[in-house]
Amino acid sequence: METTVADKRTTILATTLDLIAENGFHGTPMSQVAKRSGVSAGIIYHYFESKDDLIEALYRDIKARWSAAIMAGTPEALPYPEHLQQIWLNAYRFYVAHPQETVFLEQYENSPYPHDWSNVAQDDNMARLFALIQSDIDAGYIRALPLPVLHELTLGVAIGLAKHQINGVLDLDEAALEQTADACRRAIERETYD
Amino acid sequence: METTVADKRTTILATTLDLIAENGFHGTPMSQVAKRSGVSAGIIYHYFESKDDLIEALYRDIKARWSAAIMAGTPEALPYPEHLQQIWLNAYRFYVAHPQETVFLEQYENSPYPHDWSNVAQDDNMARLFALIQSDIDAGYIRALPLPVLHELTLGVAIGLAKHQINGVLDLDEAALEQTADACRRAIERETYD
Amino acid sequence: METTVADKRTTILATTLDLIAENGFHGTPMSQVAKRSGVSAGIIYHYFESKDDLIEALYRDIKARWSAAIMAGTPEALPYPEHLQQIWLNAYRFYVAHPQETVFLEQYENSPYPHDWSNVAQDDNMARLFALIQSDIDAGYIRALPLPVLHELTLGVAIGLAKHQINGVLDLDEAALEQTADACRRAIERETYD
Amino acid sequence: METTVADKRTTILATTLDLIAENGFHGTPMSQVAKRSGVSAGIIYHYFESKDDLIEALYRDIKARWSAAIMAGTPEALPYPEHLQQIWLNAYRFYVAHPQETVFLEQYENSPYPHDWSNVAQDDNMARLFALIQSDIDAGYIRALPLPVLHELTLGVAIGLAKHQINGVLDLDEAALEQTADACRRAIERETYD
DNA sequence: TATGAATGAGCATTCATTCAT
DNA sequence: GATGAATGAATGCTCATTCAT
Repeated sequence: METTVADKRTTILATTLDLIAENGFHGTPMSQVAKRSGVSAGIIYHYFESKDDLIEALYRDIKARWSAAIMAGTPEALPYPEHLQQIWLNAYRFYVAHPQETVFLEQYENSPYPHDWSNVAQDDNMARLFALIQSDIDAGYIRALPLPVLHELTLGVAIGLAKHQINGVLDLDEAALEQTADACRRAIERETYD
Repeated sequence: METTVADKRTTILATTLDLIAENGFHGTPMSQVAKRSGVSAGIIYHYFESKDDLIEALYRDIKARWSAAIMAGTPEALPYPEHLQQIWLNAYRFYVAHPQETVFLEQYENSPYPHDWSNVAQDDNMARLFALIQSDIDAGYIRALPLPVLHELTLGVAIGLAKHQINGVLDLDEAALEQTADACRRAIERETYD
Repeated sequence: METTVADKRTTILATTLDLIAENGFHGTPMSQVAKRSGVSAGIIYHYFESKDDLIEALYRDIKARWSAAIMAGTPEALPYPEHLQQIWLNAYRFYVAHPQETVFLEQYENSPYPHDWSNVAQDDNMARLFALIQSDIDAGYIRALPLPVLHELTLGVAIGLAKHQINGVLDLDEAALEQTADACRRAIERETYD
Repeated sequence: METTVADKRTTILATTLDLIAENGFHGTPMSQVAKRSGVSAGIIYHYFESKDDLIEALYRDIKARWSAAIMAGTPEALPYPEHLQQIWLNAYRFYVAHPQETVFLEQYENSPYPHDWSNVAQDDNMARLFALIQSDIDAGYIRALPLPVLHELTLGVAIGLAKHQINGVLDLDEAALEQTADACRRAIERETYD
């Protein structure tokens, strides 16, 4: 059974993730990506224009898997605040279940690499998320705060906690997790007597 | 008037911060640090053992200035919840007023550099912060959540927002800021009817 | 209508000339020759043993077209000095009308490529040229100088001028051209009162 | 006795000339230049910005030595046509005595490298040459042909012949040489009965 | 202290050539 | 004949670090 083209590209991406999560962008030479992928150094350049292009492709790939994960289970079908709770838990669980992806994302987004956000904005799952948030604002459930603020108070907290968990300095059980998700909800929720 | 030793060391650190904030660790060769600092390449190695040591020294330096900044104004003298509010605003304002330091910190803490947390723990201001948090927990003001969780729900949010502000995708006015600080407080606050 | 074998070989040669004239031997990868020729990289190796072989074949091809061009119009039928004048003008006009060929020839002949002169010597048109020169020497029209000297004083001048014309730093009108051809004749002509 | 900085730069240039004359630009890796120069690969980049810069510097260096050589012996002090004769012989002898320089110059000037002619034009010796030519034109000794034409009919012939001599396909004795120089003179000379 | 020339291992990338299909 | 993915050695260049002065 032969390795198909798609497989080879995928293998290279997976290897790159492995290595970067462990050693960082600059601790990951292309030669090592090649060797660990079981391919020649040259062939990487058939699939990716450059090292930067490879990294960017990996970023897009992970981001797409992440957005699919957090919107899994059609949260729109749940009432408020259960859908928020589900999304938050989805995000947290994605991060904890995918430590390499998490480490990569944080490294990438805090690096001085020029980021191209256009792809993120075009993602269907992100569009669903934004629509849901907006409807919750319109319904008066959550405060009319700027999107980045809402993000930091919820998913931003999730990734921060996940990083601690990955580093082994934190271990939340199911109850603590729900309590924390709840804390995030409370942070953005419109108070009834407001 | 000669540049003193302390000045030269300080100059090197400042230059390094400039360059790393703009170009990242690996976009910042020692030769460039030397040239922009107005010193020779060799002399840097009198003050710092290696590039890694220089970066770590810079990290400690910034972290110390950060902890001093967030605990400025003796927040212990204020009652709950004002002291929390003040610390949160101090942190946020430090980040926004020091974008290079913020960018550096995030890059460093998300890099695969081996971090040595011992110094952070020994910082006096951090000790004061921890003590204050603990007393608020003991007094029943805030929830008995793990420290990393409390951190993410408060200062973690502050730096996340500051990064958005630095990137120009967010501009919080004073009212929005206090509202956000308030949201953080609510997230960790024990509900009275609990 | 299919592209025949001859056409494909010819297309590859033409493309190679295009690219080398513009970018030089080493600025012309085989992959680019393939792409621009509309063929696969592999097939080039059915027609040519190697890149060097391709370049040498191109050289021979151009050289043959060149020798045909300079001996066009059966100059042997003209009396001295008209036949020399015609050959010189033929050469000059070939160079100017074929700038890519000219650039290629000069690049090739001044490169450290191992040249094989045997083919040039076997060319019929060159044989005709040499015979004509020899008869002019025997007839006492031109000086008994070594062939390379006669060449440099005549056709060597033609290509040098053509390169200037190609580069746009010279523009000879018909009169100036004939005057120059005449200067070349004078350089090699036996003086009557000698 | 230490090798001085000037010596090292000069050594690198000389080595580069050696290698390029033998193997061409692309057959001359920087690593080989370094090894043969007895220096590290890196240090070359202290003296030259890039391989291209090294080659261009070598070109300028040779061109300056060439122009000094052809104008040696203050030809202006000699009457017409002796001064032309001297310059022509100077050029020819420079080429024959410096085969590597000759091969390099021809390779460089026929390569697709972007040439910068500004330096050549600013050369003092070239200015002297141009002035001398102009005065000969004004005095009615030589024809008012465009400079490139005069060049091809004289020095262009010299380098062409020198290349044949270097390749061993020609060996002019002193008499033949003067005869050839004379042929060049005749080519550009205004005929007295004109 | 201070300099900056020098080192040399390491890296991203290219490209002639091959070969399974 | 024809394809183009695959190879891997080779290349130009960088940069942390050293050391003679």
